[in-house]
Amino acid sequence: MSVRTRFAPSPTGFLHVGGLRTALYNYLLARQQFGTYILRIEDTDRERFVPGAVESLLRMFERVNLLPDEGPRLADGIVTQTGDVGPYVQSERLPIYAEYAKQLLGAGAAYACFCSSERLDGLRKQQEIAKLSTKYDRHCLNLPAEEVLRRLAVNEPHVLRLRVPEGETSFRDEIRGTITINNAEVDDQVLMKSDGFPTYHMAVVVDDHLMKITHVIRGEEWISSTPKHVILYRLFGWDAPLFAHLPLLLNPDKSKLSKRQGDVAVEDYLAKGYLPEALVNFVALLGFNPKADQEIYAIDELIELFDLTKINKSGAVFDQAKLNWMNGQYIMRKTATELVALVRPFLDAAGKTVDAALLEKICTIEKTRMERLTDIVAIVDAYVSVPTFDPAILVWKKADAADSRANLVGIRDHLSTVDETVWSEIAMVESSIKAYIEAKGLSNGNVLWPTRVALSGRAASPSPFELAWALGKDETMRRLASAIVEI
RNA sequence: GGCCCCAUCGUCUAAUGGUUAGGACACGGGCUUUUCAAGCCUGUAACGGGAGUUCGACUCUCCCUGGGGUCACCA
Repeated sequence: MSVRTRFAPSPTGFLHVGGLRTALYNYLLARQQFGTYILRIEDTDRERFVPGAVESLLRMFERVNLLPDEGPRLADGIVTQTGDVGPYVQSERLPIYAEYAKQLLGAGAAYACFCSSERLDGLRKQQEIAKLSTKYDRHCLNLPAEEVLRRLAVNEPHVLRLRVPEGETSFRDEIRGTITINNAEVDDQVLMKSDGFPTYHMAVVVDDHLMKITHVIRGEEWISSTPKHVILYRLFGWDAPLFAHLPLLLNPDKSKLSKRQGDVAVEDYLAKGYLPEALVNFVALLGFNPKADQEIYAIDELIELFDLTKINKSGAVFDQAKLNWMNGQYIMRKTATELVALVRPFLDAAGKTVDAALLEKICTIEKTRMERLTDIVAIVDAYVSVPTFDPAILVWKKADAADSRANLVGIRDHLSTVDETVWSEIAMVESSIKAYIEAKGLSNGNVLWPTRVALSGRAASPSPFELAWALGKDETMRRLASAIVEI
């Protein structure tokens, strides 16, 4: 049997980083086993309907390179669906759920409930006060059959509830082992709502079965409702898929990762200048680690090394500092040309125009200093226009103003005689300057420090060789001259 | 509160009865060096507690404690 996994989000309009990890693990397993990775939209709550949510979700999957094999996809901006077991949007599957609901009803495995939400609320309150577990009291299960038929006949609003059988339910979780719960703890869950829509519990079981899902990989928050699903599989006479409940992603205070304590949407991270690959790499390692001593993994390595049984059981704090480091690693590994393309949208958004050739040079010499793509916005300023700075920083700690000034004059005079072709390579600029220093019997610090500051306007920056190379001869001479006046 | 899940450095984790408890981020020191970054070397830092089982427990069992999740006509 070939592996079929699925990611089944509700279309809230954004992709949570926890959802990204869930989708990723589903994807990894499917790829590794040469199986199929499916996307299904769980939009059975009409009150939560967000227009355009599926489109933006798909666009996000496109950016993180996790597009599904089956399910909704974007073609020229229009949502279409591919696959043999569709539709993949639950709101388009209503007749299917109705049919299976009828089957359950006929078998006595489910029953109609006419209770008002007021009565249910009251019941819950009473149970809370009495410190009992809050469960439906089966009031409508005891209604006379004739009465039920009569009320159904006049279309009285009602829901369909699962009649939880006596006994115990246990299931094997690939990550945690066997989990058992007494059915007495399981509520007579609503399966079909009064508006004719199924609840999650009904839809997920019917769809996973019909879509031949072999592995249900989802968040830990679903563990407590899994017994309901297992009971349903049994009532339908179906084999349940394998379950794997992923540990939660946590805030620094160990609570469930929430918007309140920082960004949770993948979109937010991309907007802040994190690379999709870095985010995927980072999130992959939250709860799982393929090798003991490696941090950076290409997607193909993750596919190869992924192992459900190696996933951790305890929740993982989402550590921004480590994400920053990882993102920096990915930025460093980009070529300057790649980086230019990645960084461009951020410059555009900031309203900054930079010459393409100059930007590529800036990326070349600054990429080891960048943690996020947005860093480029501040970096670029010093190259595009002559920065203003306190002339005092032109003076090296081991020298004085007069010495620094003399060395600036010296280097300016030297460079003015140097042919412009020297500026074609960093190494050539470097050897020219170093040769000058040596010929004059000067020391590196006395010359290099003021030169570097004159070119960058910063106490900390790339080397003067790199700066001169990036700036070009004209601008280099201009900045040196200006610094000589200032000091 | 009931039920369920979980428990190694501050954080992400390795270890599957025998290790000086390893790696990574962060933090500190050093090397390199004109500065910063990168890189390299290095330091501080963990098995929640108590009983067992065993020649021997981070590893197995139980209890306690702590943390988390879940208790909707939301997913």
